[in-house]
Amino acid sequence: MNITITTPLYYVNDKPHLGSTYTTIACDAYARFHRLNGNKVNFITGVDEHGQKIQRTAELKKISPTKHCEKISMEYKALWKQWSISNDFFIRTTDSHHQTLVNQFFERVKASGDIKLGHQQGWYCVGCEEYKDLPKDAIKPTCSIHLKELEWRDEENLFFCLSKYQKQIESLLEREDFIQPASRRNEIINFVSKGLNDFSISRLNVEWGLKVPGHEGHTFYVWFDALLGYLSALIPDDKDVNLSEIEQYGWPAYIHIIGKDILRFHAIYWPAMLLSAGLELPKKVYGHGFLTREGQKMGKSIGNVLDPVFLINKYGEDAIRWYLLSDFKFGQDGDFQHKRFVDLINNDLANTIGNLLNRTTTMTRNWYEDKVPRNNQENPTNELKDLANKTIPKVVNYYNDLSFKEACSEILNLASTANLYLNNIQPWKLIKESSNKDIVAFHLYNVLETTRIVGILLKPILPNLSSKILNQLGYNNQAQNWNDDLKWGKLLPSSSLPSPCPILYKIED
RNA sequence: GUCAGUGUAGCUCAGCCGGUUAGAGCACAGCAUUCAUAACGCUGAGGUCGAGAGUUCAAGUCUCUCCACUGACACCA
Repeated sequence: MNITITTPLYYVNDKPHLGSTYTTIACDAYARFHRLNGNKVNFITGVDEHGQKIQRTAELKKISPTKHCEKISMEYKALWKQWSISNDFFIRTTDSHHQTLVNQFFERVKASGDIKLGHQQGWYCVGCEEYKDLPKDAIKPTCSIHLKELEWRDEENLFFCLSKYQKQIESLLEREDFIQPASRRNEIINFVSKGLNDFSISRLNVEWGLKVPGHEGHTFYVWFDALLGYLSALIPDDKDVNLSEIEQYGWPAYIHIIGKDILRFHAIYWPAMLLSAGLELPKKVYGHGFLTREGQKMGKSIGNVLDPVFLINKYGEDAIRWYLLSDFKFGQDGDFQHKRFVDLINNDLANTIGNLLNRTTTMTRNWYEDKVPRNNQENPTNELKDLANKTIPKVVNYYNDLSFKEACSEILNLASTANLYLNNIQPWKLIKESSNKDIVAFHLYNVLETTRIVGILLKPILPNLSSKILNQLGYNNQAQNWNDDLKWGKLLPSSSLPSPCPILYKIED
């Protein structure tokens, strides 16, 4: 199965922040999960580089928009690499393919009779890149988001006839799984039920944008341009752009994973545009929650933003990926609390999982010549095997539903149970009688194997830590498709165990 | 203002169709222990389940009212 997963195309107005990192990490985990299940994944991320806001930012910095975009885009690319993001595509809306595709798309929409010339007037926020619904005689209105004065504008724009698609969008929203989580679906249904208005897709006098063919002075509105990036991303560099071939490259998207703030664009405007252009609709749109910090909204004005570069340099990808995915329910908002972050990393990763690996391999190495022991028992009861076999399908289902928190909790439970198993069996006592060597081998094999399964199950969310675990278990022959790796008993007796070293050091502060 | 949602131990949250003494993880206190990353394990303390009323043999769990917070929309700026 061909699975196309997208992050939003991040706006390069400023350097990457933790919110976009959160989205991207989640998409990465999801993409890895589907690859491990044997699917062909197209994991798309990228950047949105056009618009007046960027033009103005560049002017302020006294550099060209091109230079500005180049710089920020490279920061994104570098950051994703640092975080082990496994994206297959990185689209920039300044890529030449993209302009061609936008033109083709525009022609299709025009041919459907969905483009009309209109007049847009109203109070405009450059920050939001949108008109605010305010009365004409408002005095010095400001944008509630950007806290900046709005500009009065009256200009000729091209409009997309969204209202034509009222019925089709309504029936799309009847599909229960199109918008997730369900709570946000209701909001969108509510919004649509009040009637959809046509929206403008071009701007006058914005230099930094894609030119609208046949309309001198018009550039495409950034949203129209940016959403189409999901399509142009899929087209290989060495192929000509041809929208009618887009389906052979992986369209429609299996899922768009986005922040809740841009749900409307993805769940209403975007499907309508695709309908107009005669293209398939994405299967699902998931609007995840926002991150706050110590109970406060993160913002530049408060000066409490968490910088992803700082975080990864100080704590490493495993720690942050684990915290973000294991402690926050994906659909809901999450509060980043430093103390909790430190506690959870130390407990879950260092103590529960790390120490399990460490104590088990140490015992095994000491008593069985640095090798995985042979399990000589005939058909003994094995509670760890039973639990592992119950845990695996649960975790797989949770991953499939983007329920990362629940998946993490199941994995952790398996590791804890293995720790408990050791405490109950007390192999360090049994081994004192040489006649117990076989039975101890059996127990240790069970724990090693459980630890291996923990390592395999962690692959989507913690690719780095997972491979450290598996290496220490001497398990180096992993398959691309994890179904085989998830079967009990894959750890081969006699494979040698390297001398252990902590897979993760505790956080001190 | 309209419509949703949330409100359960210090913190983050589970609690399905109502049913014995309300759960988990973390934090905290004590015990035990050495195979291990001062890790693991055990025990304990900690909640009138936002408030009030109602339905019921029985209510975090259903109904109503109110309070607080969050979101969408509207209004106002």
